[in-house]
Amino acid sequence: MPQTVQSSPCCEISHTAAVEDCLRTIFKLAGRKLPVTTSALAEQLRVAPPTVSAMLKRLEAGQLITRSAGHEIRLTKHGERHARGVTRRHRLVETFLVQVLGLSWDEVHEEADVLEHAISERLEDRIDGVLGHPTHDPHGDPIPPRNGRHVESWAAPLGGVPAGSRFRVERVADDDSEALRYLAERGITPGAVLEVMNREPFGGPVWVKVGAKRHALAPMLADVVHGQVA
Amino acid sequence: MPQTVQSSPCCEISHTAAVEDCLRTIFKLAGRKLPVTTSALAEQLRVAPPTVSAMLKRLEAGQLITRSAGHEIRLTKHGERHARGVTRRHRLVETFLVQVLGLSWDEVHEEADVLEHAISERLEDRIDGVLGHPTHDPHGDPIPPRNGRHVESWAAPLGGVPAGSRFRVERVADDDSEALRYLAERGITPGAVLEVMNREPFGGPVWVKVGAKRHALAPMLADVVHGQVA
DNA sequence: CAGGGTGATTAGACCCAGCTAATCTCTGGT
DNA sequence: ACCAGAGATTAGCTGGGTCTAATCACCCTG
Repeated sequence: MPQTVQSSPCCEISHTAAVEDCLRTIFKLAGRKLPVTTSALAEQLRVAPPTVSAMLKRLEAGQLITRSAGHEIRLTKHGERHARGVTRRHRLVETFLVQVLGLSWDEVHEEADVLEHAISERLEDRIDGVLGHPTHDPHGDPIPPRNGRHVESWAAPLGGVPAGSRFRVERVADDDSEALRYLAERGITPGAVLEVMNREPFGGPVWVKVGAKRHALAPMLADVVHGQVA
Repeated sequence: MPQTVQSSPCCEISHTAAVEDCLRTIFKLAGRKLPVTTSALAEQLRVAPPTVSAMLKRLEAGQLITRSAGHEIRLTKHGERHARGVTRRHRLVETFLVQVLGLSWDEVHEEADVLEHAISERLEDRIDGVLGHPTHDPHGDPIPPRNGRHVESWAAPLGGVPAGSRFRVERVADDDSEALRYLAERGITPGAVLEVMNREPFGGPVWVKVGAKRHALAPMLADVVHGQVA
């Protein structure tokens, strides 16, 4: 049997790494209000669609998701609890790797992808304690509390902000290492305040000013940076 | 496929957690000069003997072990390199968990058993650096260097020391949490110096003095404590 | 030398997790 | 109304890792 990763005294499905990955990804897509489909999951998880089909069947059998008639995928209470747990560990680990081990924010995602399945509850608590119970990870993603309410709010993307606004960066999607490095080099990290100059037409870049410097951000980049007009 | 844990550009076998566990255990038994047999491995790994048989076949096919006529199991150069790597990560993680996350020495073994398969080379180096390149883990086990010579020396067990000696604890086998807790409560940890009083006959306890206090150690315990007559 | 016992392996089964190729289903356009 | 195409699923395969039950091999004893 592929090693079970968490011993949870709740439902009849073994919580392998693959299962946890899938739950976290469903949670992530749903949190961004993106459609949760087989193909979207397959792409995110970098596996073929049939692999996801099989996994979803297991998750459904294990009462972790439901699929209504319109094949809409939703986490059950149980499923969401687990997904939040995995997400919590993922983000705690990311924070830990940056703050304690000095990795850079573009390196931590893939490490956390593995470690999130390997840390026990005890360790999760220790890490949380050592970090002083952080509320956000280095990308600005909120860390779900062990118990209690959690909202996965994504503020507006930089791409849609009118020219002339001041924009406060809250959150940067952590999917792409290259992008993160590029953005960090230009000072675009959570907490930074930008001036949005103008957007070139025909899918052109967005001009922003960070401090004294101006940068032309590709639309793809402008869409991963989220925050509030300040 | 059960997730491959390390991408190693060397041989034709996938380095899954089970493979790494097996290699580390062979290394451990060999290091203690114990016979490396299918049944010994099965016991250590807590799996059934046929599972080990199948694993050994794969390891042999992957050139990680050899089996001579007398079914003597030996690590190849490659195999030993990997085994040392896993052992290094295991012991680094144990040290890290104690020194940085404040776990106690009896808690870290099982955590490290999982984490050793989940940390990348980059992380291994960071941990090593943060700890200041430690040479021994909390149980006194030497941490194999990334490159270079390594000896897995086990000094004499306390059980065999003549009465009246002063005994300096170097190393305590980390297999049994209960035992570790018991010993630590009595001040018997690496670096401690004991006075060996006498041994009761008929498999009775060994009397030792730690500081001002006397303790009667069961033979089983006396055998996991290793060190030098001082 | 025969028998018994121990330790290792083989046989046969199961589950998870991945793949490709084929099929099914549904929706939209002409 | 039909057909094309997209997306999902099924079918069928591979392989790791686990188990139990049965068998094999070998050694020691009587």
